Amino acid sequence: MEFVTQNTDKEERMEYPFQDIEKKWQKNWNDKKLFNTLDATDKKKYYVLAMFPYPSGILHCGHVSNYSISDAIARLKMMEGYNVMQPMGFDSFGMPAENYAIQNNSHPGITTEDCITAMHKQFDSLGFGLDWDREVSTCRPNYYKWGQYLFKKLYEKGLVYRKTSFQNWCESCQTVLANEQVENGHCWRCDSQVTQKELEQWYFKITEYAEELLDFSKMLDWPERVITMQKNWIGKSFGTEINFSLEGTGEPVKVFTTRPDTIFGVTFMALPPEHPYVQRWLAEDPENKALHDFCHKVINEDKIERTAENTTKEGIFSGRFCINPVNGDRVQIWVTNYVVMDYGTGAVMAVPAHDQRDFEFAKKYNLPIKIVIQNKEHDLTAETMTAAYVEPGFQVNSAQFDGMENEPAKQAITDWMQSKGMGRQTVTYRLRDWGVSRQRYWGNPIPVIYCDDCGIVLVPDKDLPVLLPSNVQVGKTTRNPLLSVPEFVNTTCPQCRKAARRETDTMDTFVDSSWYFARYADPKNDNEPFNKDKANYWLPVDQYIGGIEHAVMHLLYARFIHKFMRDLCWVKCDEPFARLLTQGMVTKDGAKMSKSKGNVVDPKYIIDRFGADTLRVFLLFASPPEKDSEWSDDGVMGAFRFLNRVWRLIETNLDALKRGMQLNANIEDVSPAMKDLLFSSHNTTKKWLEDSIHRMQYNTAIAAIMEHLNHCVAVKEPEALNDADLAVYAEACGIIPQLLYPFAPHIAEELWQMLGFEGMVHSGGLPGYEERYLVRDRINYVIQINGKVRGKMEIAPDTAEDKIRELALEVDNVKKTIEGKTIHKVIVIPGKMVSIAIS
RNA sequence: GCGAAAGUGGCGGAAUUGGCAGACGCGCUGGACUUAGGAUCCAGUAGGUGCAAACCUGUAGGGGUUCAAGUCCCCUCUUUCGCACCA
Repeated sequence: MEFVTQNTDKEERMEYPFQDIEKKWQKNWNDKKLFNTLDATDKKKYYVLAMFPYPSGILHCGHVSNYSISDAIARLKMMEGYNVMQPMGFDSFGMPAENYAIQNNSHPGITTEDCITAMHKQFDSLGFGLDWDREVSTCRPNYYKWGQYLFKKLYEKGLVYRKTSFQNWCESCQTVLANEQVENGHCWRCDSQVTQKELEQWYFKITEYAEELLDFSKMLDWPERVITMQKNWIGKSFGTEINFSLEGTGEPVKVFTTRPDTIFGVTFMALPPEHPYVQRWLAEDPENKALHDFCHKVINEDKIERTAENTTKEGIFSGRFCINPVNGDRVQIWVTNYVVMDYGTGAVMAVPAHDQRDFEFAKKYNLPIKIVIQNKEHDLTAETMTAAYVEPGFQVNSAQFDGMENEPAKQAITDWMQSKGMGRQTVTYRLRDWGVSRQRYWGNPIPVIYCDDCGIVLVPDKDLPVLLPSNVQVGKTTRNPLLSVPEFVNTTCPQCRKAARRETDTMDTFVDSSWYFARYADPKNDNEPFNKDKANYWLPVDQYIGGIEHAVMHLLYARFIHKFMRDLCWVKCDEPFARLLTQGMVTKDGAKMSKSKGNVVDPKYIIDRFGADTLRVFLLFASPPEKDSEWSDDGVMGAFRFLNRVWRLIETNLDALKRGMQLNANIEDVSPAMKDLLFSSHNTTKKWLEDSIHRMQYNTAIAAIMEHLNHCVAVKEPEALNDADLAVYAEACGIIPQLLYPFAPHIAEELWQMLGFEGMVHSGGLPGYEERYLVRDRINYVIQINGKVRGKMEIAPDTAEDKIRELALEVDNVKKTIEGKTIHKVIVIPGKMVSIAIS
């Protein structure tokens, strides 16, 4: 179903005037600078941040959903009296802008600014409480200057280095990708196949922080899922480094193993073709064609393909041997495709009896299998095994360790080797350093100059930022675009003044987004990245909100850079994001909205026809924030009907309500029906507080308002109520604007004003409830017999337990059911139920 | 393969601590009002049997603990996500 465009006949349709209301309050908030937050260091702060968008030009429903959540939180915190900051900006460097510019023969700088303007307008039309005075856009020189400064600081602290190696290469994006940015062998952004290419590039030593990045204790509330993903990614494993030595030269060959207990079972050594020793043997032995061919083949194989699990293990005997330090065994060295150079020490001691990969390899090439861990039955034999034995067992063929259980033997053997200088206990991580060079134009230039005499020279602070030139012919070449700008490339060496060249790679855009949350604290600072006091007032972000797709990449990089900034004493806290909410995406027809699937809903359409409040209520009501939610045109109508019902309730009864608010209810005079409504007011408020503030489950908070609204609407002819009843009624309707405010702020402000309350809704504080109104005269008890509901009764709350038991057995249907049966047990759950067990 | 999360009406979802399963919304059915609307109001809506009272079945499937299980335990299946020759 498609919505027809603008309906002008509002009166007749009895729709509330959402357009006027939304425009009015957006202007009002703006005029009052309600969301332009001051750095009021004497006030308790609350920093709400939703991940900033890439300026694609249109906000889609996923964005709206995301920012509706953060705005709800921000407004709730405003009601609570916090000094709330909710900034917004744009992650505006990156490939899409560059590609778009190539296609349309324009310039990414221009298209990006146009997109930002367009999106800014859309943000305004949604009425989010954003502090635009703090806007940050990563492609603007006043921002990226400090990214370059940060790069220099990292370099000065020895956390940046250059390395040539095989890199993940995306042909379609024409650039290198970090390991985190490769998903199942495909590019995280464009999904095309990733290949390997040898390149020299810049790395950040994120591995220096690996240990600290594993400490999640400073996170108050991070989803376990995200923590697990990061832990897996960092991949810490404890083990032992063992020094084998090359036969002949005696040079060390270090291996890393998590199974030192199997050291006596080593029957060969496995090295990757990239291993320096292998490379040396190739050079020394140009005649060994078989070895050359094999190494050449494996090195040029796709790395992703090569490390896939189902790839067959292959190898070739190198002709060399090494010596096992524990027993002097002479061990063949094989060059294989299943060992990778960049994990551990890049060398594996192969124990076919107790490692499945080694087992398969040994079977294929007829290498010996030596059992050193026996099972309980002691019936393992090398001849009869069909798979490696990896279960716990007892040491055999292991010299003085024979008979020990293998688990304690790990430590014993490691200790013994350590004392003999054969090895040492060590820790290895799966995490690799972060490759940050990108061979693209639309990114932050790396502030480095290459001088023939002086080598790598950093651009001096006074020359920052290295401005990204605008006269670049994008898309004219497959080479790095900045290479084609001579006036950019050619410069003079800051040290010796001779001609020199600039670095033409730009930084990964994840660098830009790794510190923006701190820049929001002081976005206009031209003298430093940000003022420390301001940053320390605002940081950490109290509530961060974003998609699960950033669980590893962005969130790990940002934590790393934040810790680095802490080590520079720029910030004090250890973690940038105290609480994290990973919101679900908005799907349509069960799939993520995307242009290619043709299932995109343009929020503008909904806002024009039903209003921003309706859209926000719909999105928040659809499901809990962290779950995906399915778009539904009918659901939007439901939200719209709800707001119309609220509007009608208050507008049509406005006189009575205003009168009722002046009255004091004497509880004695309130009729039973109105006592129920009084209960609803306080009970709803209680549930609303619990759901919205404590549980952050806005769908049920909204459901509670709807339920309460149904109770209010059920009151007919309120103007005819007596004073006590009218006072109760006025209170019941009067709390609705506050309850609605975080989710539908425009209509909430309008109703608040209509009802004659002072100031704006948030200044009224959080709504409160009184326990005394939650006490009921009569309580509903359910009577269960053998677990089935067989009766109900209404009794006074202070009824004694014996009496309750007695009454329950008197209920008609209960009497009938227990007739002629033996009662074993009667359990009373105070305030709830009576449970009877019969035979 | 390893790890994690999830599975509830026609649909989105609720049930917060083991205590009336299906709140709330959508959709649907019937009715009212009509200036015929994507409006409003009333009633109904898990499935089944029944005139009704009421009864039976039911939270992926199977077992268990308990007076009481969507919730706790064991097994199986399915889906989603993450990791995956990591030594």
